[in-house]
Amino acid sequence: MTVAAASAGTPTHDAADEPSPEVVQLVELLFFAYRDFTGDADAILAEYGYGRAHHRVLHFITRYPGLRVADLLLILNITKQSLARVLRQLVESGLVVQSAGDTDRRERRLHVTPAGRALMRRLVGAQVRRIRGAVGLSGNGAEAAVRRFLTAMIEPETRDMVTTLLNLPKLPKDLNGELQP
Amino acid sequence: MTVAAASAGTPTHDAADEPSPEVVQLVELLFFAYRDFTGDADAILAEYGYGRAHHRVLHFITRYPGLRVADLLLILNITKQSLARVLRQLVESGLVVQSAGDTDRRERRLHVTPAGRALMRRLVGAQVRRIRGAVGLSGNGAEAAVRRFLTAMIEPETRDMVTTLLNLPKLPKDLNGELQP
DNA sequence: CAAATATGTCAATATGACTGACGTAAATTC
DNA sequence: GAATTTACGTCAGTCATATTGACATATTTG
Repeated sequence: MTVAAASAGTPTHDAADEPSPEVVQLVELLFFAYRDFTGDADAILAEYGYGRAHHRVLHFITRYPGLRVADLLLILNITKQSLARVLRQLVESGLVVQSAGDTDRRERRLHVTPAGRALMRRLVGAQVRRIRGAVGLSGNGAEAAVRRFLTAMIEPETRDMVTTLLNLPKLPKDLNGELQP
Repeated sequence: MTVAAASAGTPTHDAADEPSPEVVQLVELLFFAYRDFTGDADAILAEYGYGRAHHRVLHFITRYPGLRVADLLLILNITKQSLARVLRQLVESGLVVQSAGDTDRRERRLHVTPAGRALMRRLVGAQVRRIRGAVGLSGNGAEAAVRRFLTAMIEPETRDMVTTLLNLPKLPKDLNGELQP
């Protein structure tokens, strides 16, 4: 039904890739929804002189206390040089503390401070408000459908890592070994 | 942690903003899903030496031929200086052409060239593949639910603009208040 | 004609990402 | 115990995308 509506003028190659209006709508909705979703946090972060990168780092350290630098690099998919500046700022402003690992003292286990938790509360508060409102507007069963959709949008190669990450309170072993004593 | 405090039954401040594990999962799924979604296009764009900004501009000019610069600024929510560089590159590479408006010759109506359409076909092809795959994995009725959710995630003030633009059904106004602070 | 509008442009700056190379401390292996 | 690997940091340079502010130009409108 949807593919049949493919445009009149352009030469078709692979019909499976031909855009239907419905799917193009989803592309655009994703753009606008994500733009406004991140906008919530951006506005708060701007008060502190932080950016989106600080938010991501703070988020995952809050969510997985004792995280190591290498874990963050894997999760965020960035280079250590990119992470370094952001992490240093967070440590210098007292939002994050580092401590040597128990068994391996080369590791820097990362933890948020009460000040970091306070900022995270504001940030997650805004995000939660928007998401809960949207779920409320989406009708019955929408939350489960959205969860499945977003999960399926993740690159298959990393999907298992992510789903494991989100289901467990701590990072899984196959990421980098045990996290917590 | 705040989650523990909330599930313990004693809301510390505003219970409506207290993060539940389910909603935090959605926050993280949005991050990973959007990252991989844009990754598809980023890889193609890199071949041409373009970035995500070029994609967005090309996308909306393709979708709405004859778009003006001012329209793009409203849609993308960026400054004209930011747009200028990207747009100039697209025009210089022959992906986009400008022409004076019919009634108002100050306007520059924007159109994609066949070369621009060719690039867009590749970009949208990758996006459509991922979205169709995800919709297929999400079960019956998921697409409609996702569409409503993403629409509801958009800032209420601009939601009508977007739904009009995308030719989508508008959400009921009386429920919009749930998104307000 | 004056004012408002649509757009462009010059200049300076910030953020967040990259590559490549090198350093250091601690753990592991030979 | 020396050599290697690992975890992490840092210096230096680059790039893409965004910002603000000021000014220019053409065109429409009052």
